[in-house]
Amino acid sequence: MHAFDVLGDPVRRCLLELLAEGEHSAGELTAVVQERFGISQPAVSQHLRVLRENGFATVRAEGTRRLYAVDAQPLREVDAWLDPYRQYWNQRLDALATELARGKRERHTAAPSTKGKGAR
Amino acid sequence: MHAFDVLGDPVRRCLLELLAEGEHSAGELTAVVQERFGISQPAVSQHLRVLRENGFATVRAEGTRRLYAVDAQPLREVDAWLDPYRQYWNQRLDALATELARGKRERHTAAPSTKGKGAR
DNA sequence: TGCTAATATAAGTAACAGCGCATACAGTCG
DNA sequence: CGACTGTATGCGCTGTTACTTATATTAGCA
Repeated sequence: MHAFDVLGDPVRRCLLELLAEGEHSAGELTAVVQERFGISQPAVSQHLRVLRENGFATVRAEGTRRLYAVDAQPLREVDAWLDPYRQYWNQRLDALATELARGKRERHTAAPSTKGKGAR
Repeated sequence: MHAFDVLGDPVRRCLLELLAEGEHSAGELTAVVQERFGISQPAVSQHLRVLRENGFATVRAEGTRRLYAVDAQPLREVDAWLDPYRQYWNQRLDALATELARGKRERHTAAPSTKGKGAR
């Protein structure tokens, strides 16, 4: 299953957003999602399974609860997929020549560490 | 339609990857996709429509041909969505530790299928 | 003014993803 | 041990999505 397929579901995105804050038990996640989407516990559990099986989340058992945590690995792949388009970040929309020049410059400096934090 | 929904389809991703190189006519795009996925021209056209209607691509008519170009705006949103997870980019060692812990647990929890990557 | 090429739309269909329900499994507590 | 909570799984059902075939639209050309 491709990373974008996993992220294509709003429930799974919601789960990941919750996990972005940190570890949460399946119960907590289920509660929030149930309130927000009105779906059943098994439905949430299935989404958690998808996240697990595709490497988006890791699980740790604590007593009878299962604590989920985010694993950013697949998200890194998504980030990598976006790379070729970063050159359009500033370039595409505006007709302003000045902006265009700046975009070009950034494009040239694209080196190993392409992580776009600085682009903002 | 959410950006991730659009990107969830492999044909549309392929189209966007082609467009990342620069402008292409619908015919060129169709030819490549047809060869790679074995689908019909209307099918490709429909995917192009989805890209258009969701702001992933812009169209410019040139004679009887239609030239498509990428519009990175929605991809920027995707990039923004990834932001909260960037803090985990370098924490993969922790994740690995969690993974190992889970592996041990699984001996007990009877996980029948090896959850490598496949899953379909 | 028809004819052809390029592309888009329409209508119908088939496959798949996600849901609820019922239930199974694992750990904890009395 | 046995009851109880937390979580996962199996299975039909259903709505959505993407496909195919057929056709409409628009531009270029003889």
